Amino acid sequence: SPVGRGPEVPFRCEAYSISAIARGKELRLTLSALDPAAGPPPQDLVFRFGMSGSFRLCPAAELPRHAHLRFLTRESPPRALCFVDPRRFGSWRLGDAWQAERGPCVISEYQAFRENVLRNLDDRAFDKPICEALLNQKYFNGIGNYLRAEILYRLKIPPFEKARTVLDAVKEQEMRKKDPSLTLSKKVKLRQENPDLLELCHTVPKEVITAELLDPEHRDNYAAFKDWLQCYLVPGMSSLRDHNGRTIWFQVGAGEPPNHSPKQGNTSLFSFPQLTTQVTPRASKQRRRAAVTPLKSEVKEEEKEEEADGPRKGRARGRRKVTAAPALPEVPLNVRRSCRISARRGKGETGSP
DNA sequence: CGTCCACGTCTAC
DNA sequence: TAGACCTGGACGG
Repeated sequence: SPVGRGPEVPFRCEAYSISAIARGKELRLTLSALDPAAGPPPQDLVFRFGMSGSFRLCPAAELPRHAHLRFLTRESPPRALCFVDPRRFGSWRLGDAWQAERGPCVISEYQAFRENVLRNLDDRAFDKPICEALLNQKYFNGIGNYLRAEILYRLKIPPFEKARTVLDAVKEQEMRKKDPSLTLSKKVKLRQENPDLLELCHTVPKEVITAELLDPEHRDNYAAFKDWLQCYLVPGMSSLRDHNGRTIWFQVGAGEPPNHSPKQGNTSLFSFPQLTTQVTPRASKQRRRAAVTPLKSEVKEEEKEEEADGPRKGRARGRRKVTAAPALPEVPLNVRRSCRISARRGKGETGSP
């Protein structure tokens, strides 16, 4: 679509396949002619998804709004593999190059990821709180806001502990795990039973992938995802803004307040102790199959440009000027959020301040 | 109707 | 360390 954040794709081919490979938060598609001798050379595209980007395979006759790039299948009726991105923070570029500043993938390049972190602990990136360092894609390519919360929660690491302190300890612990007096199986067992922070940066997102939990378009799947979350958005957990204005979710551990909490005196947390540690039990899990359809191997390229994003269902909205959130120095974010979220989930929740 | 919030980067004072 | 970039859903009046 004309408003999509990426270039036209200069690839004309009667019959081609699409393959994909991910590295952290980027995804590379390769368009390959089915007949390599007759067709054009392969075309690579690298995508980023921002907050709202996703791929969907849907009937070409009913394209979703904000389908900025479409690849049509040759089936009848045809379907379209769509890059859908309402907020348009996502983008794509031509070529096979991963973004240069991004580090190894926490999923597919685990050893390289781990070494990249542990070998560079003198980097000033690790002066920051661990919760902020975890969003640095130079070292944690693939970790985002919900994963950092889930990962720190599993180890009960206080989010505003200095990253280097936490990771120095990981390094030290790693040395002890290499004790030559231990058998290989003992080492494996030790590692599996006491995963460290970097291991969780690999296994926690892998849980989401393996269980096919992230398909927000599919209602039941999204419910399963929310049910998987142990900390992020969970009623009874606390939240604060980090130095970049992002919400970090965490459980206030027994005895370890977030010492260096970021902004203006977040002692608020502790003026409302009744809100800090309760975990509301949630509804029973209901496993559902994923809505993921295998990628068709024969695809025909998009042929029409749309003028915009397609018709709106309801009435059009007027442009709204972006307003900065008021600082609200004395209103504890965690309280406001927790209350609202609990209300949304219809769970009885902690009393008001 | 309006306000706040969201799975992420970017760049400009 | 703020904004900027965007749309839309949830909630409140």
